Amino acid sequence: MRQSLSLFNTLTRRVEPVAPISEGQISLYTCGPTVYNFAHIGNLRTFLFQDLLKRAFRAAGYDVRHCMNITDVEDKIIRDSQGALAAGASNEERHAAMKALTDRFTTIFLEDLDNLRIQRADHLPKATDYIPQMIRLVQDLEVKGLAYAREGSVYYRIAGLPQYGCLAHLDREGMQAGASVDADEYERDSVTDFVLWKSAKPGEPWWDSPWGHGRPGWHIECSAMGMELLGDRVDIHSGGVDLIFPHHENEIAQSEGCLGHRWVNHWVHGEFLMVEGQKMAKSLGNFFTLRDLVAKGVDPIALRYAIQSNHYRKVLNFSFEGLRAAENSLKRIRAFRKRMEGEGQTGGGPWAEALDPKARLDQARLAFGSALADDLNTPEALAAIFTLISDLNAQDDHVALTREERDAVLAFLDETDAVFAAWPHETASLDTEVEALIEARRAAKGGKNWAEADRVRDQLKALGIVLEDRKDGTTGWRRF
RNA sequence: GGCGCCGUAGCCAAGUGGUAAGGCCCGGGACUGCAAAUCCCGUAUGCAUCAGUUCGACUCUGAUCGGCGCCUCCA
Repeated sequence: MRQSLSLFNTLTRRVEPVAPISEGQISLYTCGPTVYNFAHIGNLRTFLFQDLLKRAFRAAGYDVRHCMNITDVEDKIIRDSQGALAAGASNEERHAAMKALTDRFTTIFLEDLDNLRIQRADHLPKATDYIPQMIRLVQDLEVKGLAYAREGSVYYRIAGLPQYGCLAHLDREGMQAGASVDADEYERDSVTDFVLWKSAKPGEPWWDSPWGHGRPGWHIECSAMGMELLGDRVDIHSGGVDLIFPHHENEIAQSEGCLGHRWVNHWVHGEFLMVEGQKMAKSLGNFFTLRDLVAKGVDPIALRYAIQSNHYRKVLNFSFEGLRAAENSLKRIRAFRKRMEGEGQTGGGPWAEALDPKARLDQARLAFGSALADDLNTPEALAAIFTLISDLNAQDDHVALTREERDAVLAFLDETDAVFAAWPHETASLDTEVEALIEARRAAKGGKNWAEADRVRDQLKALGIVLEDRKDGTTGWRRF
């Protein structure tokens, strides 16, 4: 049973159903990191949004093919990697220095993704592995009259593509007014033409090309890798809002100029993140990487939840207060999961407001799915979970849910966790040591030795375990 | 100058032309040896302001105030 999902499409600026090109399949291209430094939480918000996007489609029954590029050749990478080299260093040495930097930060980036439970893309192409494809694409654009060479560089002639500006909704005059002169540039026919291939300057690593020594431009790699790995027609392409212009606009120009038809159907963009009400900036001291937060004792999954409990198209104001709220919200969901994993208490008796747990569950499942299907409305999806928790907690207090009903609830929690990845089933069993402590406390309580009982409870708390005494005399526990 | 977004309770945040989801925090109560968890009750006659359209607007229109983004590298 596959559910149709709708997403805001930047091309049309409307929420539209995503109609897969291939039945039951979604091809997804997401712009990945430029690996020259640590990712900050703003970057990570975008990757979390894309993870949500992918998980939502998978949960809805689609087979998603996801490609995320790793940009490992770019001006800042060159700037940060070549400093230690002598002026006379060989091209091989320059490439090696660049690779050392990008390998290091690629590894770190992937670790960050793992810590945030962001699923790996099916394809993680490095730009430097696709130089021949990029060169061919530029050549193709040259043949079609959409590109021209100047002094070893190649530029895209945007005057040759009528739809240029369709994504950012800019007209040529608007662009001219805002265009600034890049001192780095050579002679272009129009100031708004952008570079496809950059000729190498002294001290820069280079590849051989029909135009001489050089490297790919900033935008060509996504077009080349996207078309190579996902094909001539792609369902969804996403990134942060800042990529709408010029990056994605230029990708459209490159790919559609080459293909002669629509390349991507749905363009989806995630909003920015602010910190404590201000734009994140190193100078303001509010610039955080995931590592910075972990060093402050923040659980990456709390960050994940805090970010995903807000709508992806709204500016998110990151704050430590918000993080605390996220942690407490997660506790409620996890405590409920733990309650459902255990057995119901006896002695409730009839209850006038009793409901049918199965029907209530179906209602929650429907609400959850509908919310996500409506432009990834995560706040509403979470509300569906919380209202279910409230209702079933009350129910279970009065009329204990059966084992079968509890298992059905757990299955639903698994389904929702497949999207949010924040309240997984805890497979860890109690260590014998912990079991012994709980038994010791039980004995102390039996002898009304409250001091000893409290001491043992504190000891378990230090191990990250909270106890919950039940009416029937047994003791439950959970991690916090 | 051009294009666009946002302003809902202490904080976060959904939402609809027909009378304000959810989470966190806070207060009262129940349960408990004490806790924890849970439950019950309470917490915006009002959704920036002012006009207008309408039987009816937080939801549509206009204006105003305030915050933000893009037009240049940036998630």
